[in-house]
Amino acid sequence: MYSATARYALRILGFLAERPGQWVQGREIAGATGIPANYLSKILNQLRKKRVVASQKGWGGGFRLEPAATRMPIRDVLEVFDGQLDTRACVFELRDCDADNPCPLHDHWERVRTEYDQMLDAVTVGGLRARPAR
Amino acid sequence: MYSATARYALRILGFLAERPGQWVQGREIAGATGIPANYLSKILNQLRKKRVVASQKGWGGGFRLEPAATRMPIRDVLEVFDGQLDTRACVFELRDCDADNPCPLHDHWERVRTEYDQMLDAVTVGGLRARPAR
DNA sequence: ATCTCAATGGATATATTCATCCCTAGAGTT
DNA sequence: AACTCTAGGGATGAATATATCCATTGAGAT
Repeated sequence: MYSATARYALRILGFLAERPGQWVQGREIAGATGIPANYLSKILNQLRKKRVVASQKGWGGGFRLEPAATRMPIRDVLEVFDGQLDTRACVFELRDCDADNPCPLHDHWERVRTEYDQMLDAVTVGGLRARPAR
Repeated sequence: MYSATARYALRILGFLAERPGQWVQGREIAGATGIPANYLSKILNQLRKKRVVASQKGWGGGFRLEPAATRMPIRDVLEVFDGQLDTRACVFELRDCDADNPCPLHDHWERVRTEYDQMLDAVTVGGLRARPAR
């Protein structure tokens, strides 16, 4: 449904969401999230290119959420790493699997998909903070 | 949520479910399902070891569903390839993420998981036949 | 017995994902 | 200007998943 990398990204953003406006070093994020530091930098770099985070080099630098990204649904984040999330695709990979001509899993899968889609749209990056805002 | 190999397995079983009691050659299954013949044989071999299918060598041989497997929930099939399906795991990989101490995605994910689990238990191998029984 | 057919199984190849290494660029400090 | 700090980026490595190849085994046909 989503890659390990995408899951990493959510963890990172959840951490950053707790420190709004503050530059946090990659090293610290890696330590707190348990994500390998080198790999983390690649992930954050992609998030930067999509304007989900901003970065600052040198002394006192680090990463922080872009304020505008706070209201971004996590769907957009996952798509950065996993591409278009086509959960609509038939599990059997039948060409024309739809309500009229359903594969044996169609109805079940549709229910899964509906809940999943709802999650992707309902949860925003800002909502990923592990602890509720004070 | 599941690997390509597991999805292949479902396709194969769906095809075999339409030909109960009949030996069907790997070559034919590969042709019908679009799965690479060599890879297909590996998949069927694993299914055989788990008594989901039976096989027969030589002239007139092939594969067929084990009659008893007809009532097997597809959960068992997917687990052959993907191991224990721990959808219960927290997306954030927090150690103690539960109803009392939920991560930001907990409730949403729980709904997805519930529907998914239901699918795994409700659909049986016999139920995978692409066309309804006559 | 011999032949042919089709699954079995081991070895190998390819692709993708995940992770590491190390050098460079840019920002603040002194 | 020299130094230190931290992100950026290219190249490489490791692990896993997917796919292919080929020799062997066992079964029926003759």
